[in-house]
Amino acid sequence: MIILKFNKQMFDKMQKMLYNANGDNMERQILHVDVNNAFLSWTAIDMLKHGSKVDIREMAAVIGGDENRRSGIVLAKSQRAKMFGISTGETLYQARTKCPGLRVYPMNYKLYKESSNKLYNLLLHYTDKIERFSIDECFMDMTDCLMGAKLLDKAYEINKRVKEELGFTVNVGVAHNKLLAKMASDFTKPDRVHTLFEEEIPTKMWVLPISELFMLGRKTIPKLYNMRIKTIGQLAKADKQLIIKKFGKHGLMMWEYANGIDNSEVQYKFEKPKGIGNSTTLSADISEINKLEEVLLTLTEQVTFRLRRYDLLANVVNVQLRTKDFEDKSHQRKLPQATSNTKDIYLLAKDLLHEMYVHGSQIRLIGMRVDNLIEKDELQLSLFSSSDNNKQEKIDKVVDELKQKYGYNSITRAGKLHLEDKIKLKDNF
DNA sequence: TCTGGGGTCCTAGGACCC
DNA sequence: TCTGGGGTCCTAGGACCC
Repeated sequence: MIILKFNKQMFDKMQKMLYNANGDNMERQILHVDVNNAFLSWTAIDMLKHGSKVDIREMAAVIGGDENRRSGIVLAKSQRAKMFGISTGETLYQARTKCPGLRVYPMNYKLYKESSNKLYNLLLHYTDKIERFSIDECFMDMTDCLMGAKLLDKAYEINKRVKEELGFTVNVGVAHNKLLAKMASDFTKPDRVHTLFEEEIPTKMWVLPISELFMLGRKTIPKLYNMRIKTIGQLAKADKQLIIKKFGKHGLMMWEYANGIDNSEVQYKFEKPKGIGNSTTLSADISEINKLEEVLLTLTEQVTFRLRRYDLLANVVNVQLRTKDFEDKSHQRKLPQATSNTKDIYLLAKDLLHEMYVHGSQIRLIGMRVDNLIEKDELQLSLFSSSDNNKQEKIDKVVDELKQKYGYNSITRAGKLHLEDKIKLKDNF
């Protein structure tokens, strides 16, 4: 047994040496940096900076939505709160039943964005091949910048520097591909460094329940359970073709992930979004279409403002409705021509709203988004582009400039001055 | 008990054309 | 008149992520 293992290691080593000699196929050196309880930690640091006597990381505390706006769910929790059995996504009501003295703090997007940038700037000292996977997670491709140093040592160094210089803790996952690095950073928290190399897959990953595997969600897990697949290891050893037959493309991906296979690159170049949307849960259900139209106009203004800031044009407009019974509906339609005009996009969105809205139904949420975005300069000048379009474009431009200069709410349409539902702009600028 | 908001990618079915 | 199959585009909706 021991001899077999030794031979396997020899074989692996020889293979690696061969790859290195080729230059290509060299093992990639990947880190995944994950901020522990990001929203809560960043809030705690900000409070301490402003003279707070307590560190909410040491208490049962959560960051939560606004219950008055009917969005009262847990968005982040402290370790102490976690010990009470509180989990992300559950209602604040539920959370309070589990922990009566729970402290709840509101969201602060601007602070999160700033804190995220600080982390990113620190990581830039190591490599510029950084993919900002979300506001609190980064992948780093360290392959070309180790200069003989050990990847694991760099991981510990990053973990230490973030703590000392920025005041919050991170988990660092160390591996040879993104999937394994991400799985590793998720092992035990907080403030830890974990490796997940190929030879560690059976002992560190295969023993975990399938719910721990990245990209396996609540709909897929019961289906796998029915196939008697409960651990990542069982999925890894399951018949590949059977999984593909049952789950299609997603099946191939989950089988490969279970086996630790992931050849995707760290996407470190800035990419413009493929779609932009805004949606809002209304503070009370609405069943009058003219009120829905007002909210829709506000949403459209915000979406098209962001669209124009990216110098993008939309080809498709999508409107979403959620009824009080949580039934979701969406309609979308292609625009006759790619545009970023508030007016053109709103008129189509309004049509979609009218064709979808069932008279008298109670609407809880309304959303709109634009998709199939293209660069502004990709638009081929159409024979139909009229002087009216140019005029509308100029109006939007003047409004945008005022908003950039004096703040988003400096200018509003007369039609929605009485709008009760104030919708927050998510981007700060 | 009361369930956010912003994304990406995929699938399935219908329309239309050759 | 009725029949087919394949390709592409469009739309509705679902699954998953943080």
